[in-house]
Amino acid sequence: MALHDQTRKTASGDTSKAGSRDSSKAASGDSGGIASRLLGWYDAHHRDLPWRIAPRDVLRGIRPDPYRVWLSEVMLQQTTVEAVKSYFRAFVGKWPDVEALAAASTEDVMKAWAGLGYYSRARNLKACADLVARQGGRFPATESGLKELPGIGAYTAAAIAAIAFDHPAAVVDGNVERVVSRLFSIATPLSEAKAEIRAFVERMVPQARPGDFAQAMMDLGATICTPRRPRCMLCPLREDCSAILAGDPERFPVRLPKAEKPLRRGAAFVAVRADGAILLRKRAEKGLLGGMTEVPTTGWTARVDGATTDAAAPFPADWRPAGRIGHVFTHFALELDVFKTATESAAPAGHFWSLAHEISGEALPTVMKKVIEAAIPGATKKQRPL
DNA sequence: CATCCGTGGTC
DNA sequence: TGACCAAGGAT
Repeated sequence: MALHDQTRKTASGDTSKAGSRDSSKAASGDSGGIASRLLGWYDAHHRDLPWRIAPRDVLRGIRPDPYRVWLSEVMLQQTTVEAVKSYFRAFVGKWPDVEALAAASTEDVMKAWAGLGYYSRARNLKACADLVARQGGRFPATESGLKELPGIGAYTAAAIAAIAFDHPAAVVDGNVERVVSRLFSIATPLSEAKAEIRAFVERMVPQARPGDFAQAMMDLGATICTPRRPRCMLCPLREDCSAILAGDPERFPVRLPKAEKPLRRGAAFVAVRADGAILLRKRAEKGLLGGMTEVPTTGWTARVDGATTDAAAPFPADWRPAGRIGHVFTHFALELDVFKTATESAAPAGHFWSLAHEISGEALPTVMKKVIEAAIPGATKKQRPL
């Protein structure tokens, strides 16, 4: 494609030069200058993160462990840094390398992932570890090789290639989309602007320190060029930014209106034994909360009345109302009426009793922890009050 | 290409 | 306080 077709006016009023990314570094507002300014900012203001090698150490030739880069990038897919930190530490503590993770059971991986969301990531993580371990424990060093692995898409492949293997890959995530759409005042709605944004990033990526450049773009988006109320006065690229010149950085990126979330309802049943054990079952491997553990529930569109409750309970019992919980998923909201009963029955087919001290370690998604907490406060906490 | 897939923090 | 949205991938 012709690069000169992608030129844009910049904040400083000049026009980006057509040509390769290492050309024309002296001109104000050109892509090479942007990378230089960004890296200078990153050296001074980068975040210290458990999976990251500090830029001073990268410059000394220290490379991050591809296993840790991969693990962190998968965890960070659509997930905030703060939410990931404790999970990352727990995972590398339990499974310090890819061979250790490959030796773990999928069930243990799901349990360790519980609460982080998007549970297909955990299943793909384990499948990917198995493949890599079988190939000698080394991750592919190229984007195309990485992208063939389960759970690794365009973004993650580029991120691993750049951060772990120092390849000048174009790393485009939500942060980068926001930064670039503001830098160049891209008015195209985000869903249609992906290719255009990628083309800008490809021009900006420096041959030197591509991994730090990628992380710098993401740090900038996370700490300065934030979705709301960006801190433009602190931005190392404020002189390059077309959106600042236009006066309203928050206008970018342009997003299409979101679909409304329907409300689904259902009932959940918490059967508890005198010793504190709770009746659980495993969900189907695929689909919503795939492979995770749950208490028995009705379908999540069912009317909640006496007839539905009796028919859908795991067994007939003296089910007593124990409150209602709400939970919002990506594409629908859910309200579950919680019922509770005391019983000493054997577990019905497909169900099992989870002992009181084991409940906190089960692969329970957050919605199910809410259900259990509604019926038995403290039951899902690690230190359960007696 | 649209839809499905969680959760918690932010303002 | 509820709407927004985060280091996306699979189908």
